[in-house]
Amino acid sequence: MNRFLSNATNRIDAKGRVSVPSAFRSVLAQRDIRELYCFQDFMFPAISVGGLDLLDRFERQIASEDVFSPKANRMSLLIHGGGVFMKLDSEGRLAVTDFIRDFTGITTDVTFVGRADHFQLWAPQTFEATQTAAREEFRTRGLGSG
Amino acid sequence: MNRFLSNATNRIDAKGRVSVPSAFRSVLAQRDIRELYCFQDFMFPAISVGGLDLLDRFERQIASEDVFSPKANRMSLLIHGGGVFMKLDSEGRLAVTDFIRDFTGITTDVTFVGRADHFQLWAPQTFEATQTAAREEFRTRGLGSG
DNA sequence: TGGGATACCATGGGACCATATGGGCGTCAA
DNA sequence: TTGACGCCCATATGGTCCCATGGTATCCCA
Repeated sequence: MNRFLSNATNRIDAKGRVSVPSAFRSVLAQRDIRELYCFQDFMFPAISVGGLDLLDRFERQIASEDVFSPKANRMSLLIHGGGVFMKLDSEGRLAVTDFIRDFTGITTDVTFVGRADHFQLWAPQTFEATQTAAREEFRTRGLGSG
Repeated sequence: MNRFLSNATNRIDAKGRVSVPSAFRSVLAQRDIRELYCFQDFMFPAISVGGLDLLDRFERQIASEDVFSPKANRMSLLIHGGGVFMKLDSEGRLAVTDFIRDFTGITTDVTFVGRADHFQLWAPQTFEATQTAAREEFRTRGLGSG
């Protein structure tokens, strides 16, 4: 499969590392993504992780705006100022830095959440609560309506 | 028959596997579904299982929304974050992971429920109770109400 | 029509392998 | 010099593949 799908929770070890789920790693390999672009998600308290194509897309979005527009400035502040590059170690783990911890509330465990063309890092309880709320929303209002 | 119909309850073995009913397997074969897309149902505490066409349908729905909209984000959280791909083993069994157990309450037995173009995994007691309640609902209010 | 053979299916378990996780050690930079 | 990070190896758990068993329905032939 070539999309990031499903969710899984892994433990952070004593060195502050966490294994990226095998399924996600093989998607990364398939897309030939070696350097990870990570940024603080716009919508949720989660870190979004993807390839350079993600950053490219955002930059094209900015380029389509007026350079001096507030919107373009806000976007750049988020995707550049709120983004970092990361690499996996030889075992497919990534370091959970304060950049990640502070924004997500992650402490001992990380929930990896597939989002098709990227995946996200969540604090387990936060993901649980947010997904449940989203489901409740859909259950009452349905997929199609507002 | 080319639709998923009826229900059946099978036992989970010591390794956490359960046989998919033969009738369902032949529908899968008939529809040439080899990789199963499973997601946490929006309506019931059940896992819905179908082919990639299911996921495609959902993704088209998302694509019709603004990429940055809260609604598109919530949908993706459910469809991508709440979905997995699974494969049957050579005997037509699937592994009942925590992803499935936690959401459905399944412990020792699984009830397979046909839903025409997909089927569902339920905890037997939950299915029993929900189906009974639905039947009661129809008897008193009919099909047409809410 | 009855009884045995047969095919299919749910279930069980052994062996093997991938993966998540833990920890040691060297290197480089603050 | 110490701490962060890279690379190496060890290990247990859990998942996958393969083969075995028992039960049941079906079929076929006497």
